[in-house]
Amino acid sequence: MGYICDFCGDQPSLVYCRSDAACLCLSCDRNVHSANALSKRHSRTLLCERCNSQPAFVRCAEEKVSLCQNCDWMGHDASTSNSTHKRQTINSYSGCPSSGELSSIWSFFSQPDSAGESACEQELGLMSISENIESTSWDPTVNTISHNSAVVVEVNDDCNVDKGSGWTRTSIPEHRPAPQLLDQPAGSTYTSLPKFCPQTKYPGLSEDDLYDDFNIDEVDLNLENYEELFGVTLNHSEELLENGGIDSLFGTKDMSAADSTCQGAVAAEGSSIGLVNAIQPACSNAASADSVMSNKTDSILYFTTKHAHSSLSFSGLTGESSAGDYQDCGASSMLLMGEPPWCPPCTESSIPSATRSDAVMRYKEKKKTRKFEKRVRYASRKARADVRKRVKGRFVKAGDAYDYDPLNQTRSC
DNA sequence: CTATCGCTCTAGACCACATACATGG
DNA sequence: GCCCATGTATGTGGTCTAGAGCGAT
Repeated sequence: MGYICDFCGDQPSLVYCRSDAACLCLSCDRNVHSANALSKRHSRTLLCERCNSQPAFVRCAEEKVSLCQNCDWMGHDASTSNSTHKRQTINSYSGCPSSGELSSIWSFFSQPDSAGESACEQELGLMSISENIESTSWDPTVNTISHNSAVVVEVNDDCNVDKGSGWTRTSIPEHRPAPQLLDQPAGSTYTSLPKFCPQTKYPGLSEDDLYDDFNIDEVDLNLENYEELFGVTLNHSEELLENGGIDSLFGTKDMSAADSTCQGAVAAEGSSIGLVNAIQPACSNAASADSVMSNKTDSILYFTTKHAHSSLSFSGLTGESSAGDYQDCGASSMLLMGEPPWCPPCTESSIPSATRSDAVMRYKEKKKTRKFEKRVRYASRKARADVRKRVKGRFVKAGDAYDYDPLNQTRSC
């Protein structure tokens, strides 16, 4: 991974696709991610120019390099003179924006060597991947640019939709005044957060839609100023944890009580879920608290900050994780499931029980798939496994009878 | 209080085979 | 040191299963 495009193996890689765990050149990125609606939703960002293996999340204006969180921390540690370097957060995107469109969101982005790209594109042109994309505001094919490396919130919000180009860019709230951040380039400014205000409804947008398409997995925990962000000190949170553990955080494991936290969350809860709350669809997940409370195996929440060298952990997590570990881990289910403190009084009776139970089921299903998410080391092997025929889940020899074909969902016997 | 039953949940095994890696000439 | 051929180890996902855990009786 790194340096050379994982797909064509020819061109230098430029972007990183977290979903595929692959480094791709621009043309391969476009071709691969235009293959189908699902791949279009993959969130990509620039590749770290230092380690060439992690997605970049910040651009150092002084050094003119894109850096992943790890390399940023290493290179801009407070103990070094580089700590004053001005850095600019790098947006991520989905869909199939052209290099020109990418240039529009990354002011520093320049089109790669055109000759090389065209050569690659010519080669890939034989793949007959359709690029006829009709983009509608809620069509999964719509291109999306999101901020902070990855929260893809496809919301038909006037302030965020670039109607002209067919791809959209969405920003999540900038809670932390990122140190030394440059002004965002035109078109990629931190527009007001999508205003997930209580009860806000988007035209033609159901809560389920919001819930389903909210790419909650890929929220990067980038907490540099957690006190400001959460409005509570970490010490306080730790104290709560020590005194009452997870139960004290949420008051009770009882569902009804959990719902009540919708309005009056304890301070630590508010702090721990603050980041996500800001991007949670308004009161869309009555199931969230339910899922949290019914979760037998405590989910893990781990925050760490490079400045305070503090950590907040649940469930006895050791806290030995390296920066790279949590950089890539996404948000834990616990973190993501908390009921928003700003959530308006959502009484049980206000939600149809059928809808609620349905939402609970869907949520648990999603949580289940997320919980054991592992990092795929070899995308090629994954790709192969994804299309391999099986019998009762086991791979079968090519040509043998199978009972499951991932491609056709058919059975030969 | 202990034993048993039924249910749910989870970790690990299993499979084929492309590919990464190690070794020797 | 470099290249090539050969052999071995690894990793990939869906399903199944054994066993642990839990509540009810």
